[in-house]
Amino acid sequence: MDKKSPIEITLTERDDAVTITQWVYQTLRYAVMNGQILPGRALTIRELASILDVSPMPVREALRQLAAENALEIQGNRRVMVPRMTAMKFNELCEARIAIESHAAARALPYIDATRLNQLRELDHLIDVAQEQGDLEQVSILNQNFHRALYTANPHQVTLPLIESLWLQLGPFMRLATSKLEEHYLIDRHNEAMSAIEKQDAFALQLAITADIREGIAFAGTPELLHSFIEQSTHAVN
Amino acid sequence: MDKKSPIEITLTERDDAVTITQWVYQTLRYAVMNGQILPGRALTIRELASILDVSPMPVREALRQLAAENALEIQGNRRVMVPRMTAMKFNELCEARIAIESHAAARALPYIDATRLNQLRELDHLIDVAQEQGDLEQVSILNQNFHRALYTANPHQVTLPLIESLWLQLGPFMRLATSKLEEHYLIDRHNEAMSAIEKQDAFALQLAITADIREGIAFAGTPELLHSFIEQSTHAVN
DNA sequence: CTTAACCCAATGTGATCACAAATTACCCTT
DNA sequence: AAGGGTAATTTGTGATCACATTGGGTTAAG
Repeated sequence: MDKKSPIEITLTERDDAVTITQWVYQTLRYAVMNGQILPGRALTIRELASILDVSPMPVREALRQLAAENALEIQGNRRVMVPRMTAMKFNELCEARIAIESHAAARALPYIDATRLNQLRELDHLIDVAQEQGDLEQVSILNQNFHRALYTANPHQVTLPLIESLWLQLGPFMRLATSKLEEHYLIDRHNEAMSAIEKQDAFALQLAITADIREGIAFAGTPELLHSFIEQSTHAVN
Repeated sequence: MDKKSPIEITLTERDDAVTITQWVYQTLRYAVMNGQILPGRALTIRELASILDVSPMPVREALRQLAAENALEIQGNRRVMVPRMTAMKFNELCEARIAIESHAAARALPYIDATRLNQLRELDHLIDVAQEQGDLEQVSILNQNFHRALYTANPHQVTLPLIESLWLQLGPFMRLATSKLEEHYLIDRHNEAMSAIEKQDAFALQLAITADIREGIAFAGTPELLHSFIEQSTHAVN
């Protein structure tokens, strides 16, 4: 059972209010997002079921759902794995994020009220605190919450699921980028975003979001990091 | 078993080379896309399984996959239905289509070679033929193929799954729009798109795609059609 | 006639089983 | 020792079963 590279998955406590399938889904999603499962590593239903100590049934459903969200890839042999990354694909994902998220931000702008603005301010403050403490994982989580809070201001919002899908696909490889993030000082684009919101300036908001995304992955654009993607992908060949 | 409004689903022949789950998925996807299942109509696994003459198991997996693609909605009571539509949501979906598809088109532009261009020309011609014959369903299918062929020219493409998700959500309500389409003469925006491709003019291509999408749904923007959405949605109240 | 409580049918969830396809392991041949 | 072919194991798929929960429908009380 351990001939392949072992899989270490952080197990959260199972809440009885949630179905087993949902718990498995969240657990696997977190594992994928944080790169706990190597890209290219073949996953089997029964192996995951044994690791998570559940029957194969919930694992089947969770895997299918994650595959539908492009977090996992179903090979022709109906085997499942985390998709490998290439430099070009990484670039496409980033550009897609910029296109969709700046659109979502502009669409949310008219709906942002004082309450929402305060919420964004608080998140921005928490990010600053976490950044000073060097808690990069917390920074990453709070940054996602900031973007989510911005886009969901639009009550008729339809793009968040698409955006989350992109986050999921980038997730495993963003860790490499953010791990170098402490070396650089990051300009706080969130402040620019919020002053744009106050002025109801959609274009300035889009520029701020674009800059925020681009800087967050800028370090990943350096040759050495791109190379490490390829290496990590081809390292676990089949 | 027939207290609710009956469901008529077009059944295609089951191919043995394809798993039952995949066949169920394709069948249900087609049914949703073509409005064969009324929005708001509660779906049960066993009912669909009996209609499709399969065991509940493949239906479960197909439903979960469609829900992950936002083609279906899982209510709190863990019941499944086609999401209801509102005028605002419809508008958001259209604007999202424009933002993402024009981006995908611009990203695909550098990769379009002579072969691909000929393929697009042929599809454009077929659309003209179908339009003259008044075969609106065929026009709709070919139009999708045209867009797909354009975006998939980019070998590192990552947005097509997102775009297809939007098509799925708009699908049930586009029929209303296209049913009125014969009354108007449609300017062929595909020709504009292809001349933009020949000139490698990304901005002109984006404009053409935007116009194509906007005109395809323009009739849906008229008050009476928007009203029919709401009516169709609230008509089958639970 | 309205409303609330109770009961039964129906549903989703999850486990187990059966089977065919595919991968792996082993052994024989060259 | 290496390559190919066969056998055994593993795996995904799909069916069936059991159970807790939900929803609907009936009945009785106000």
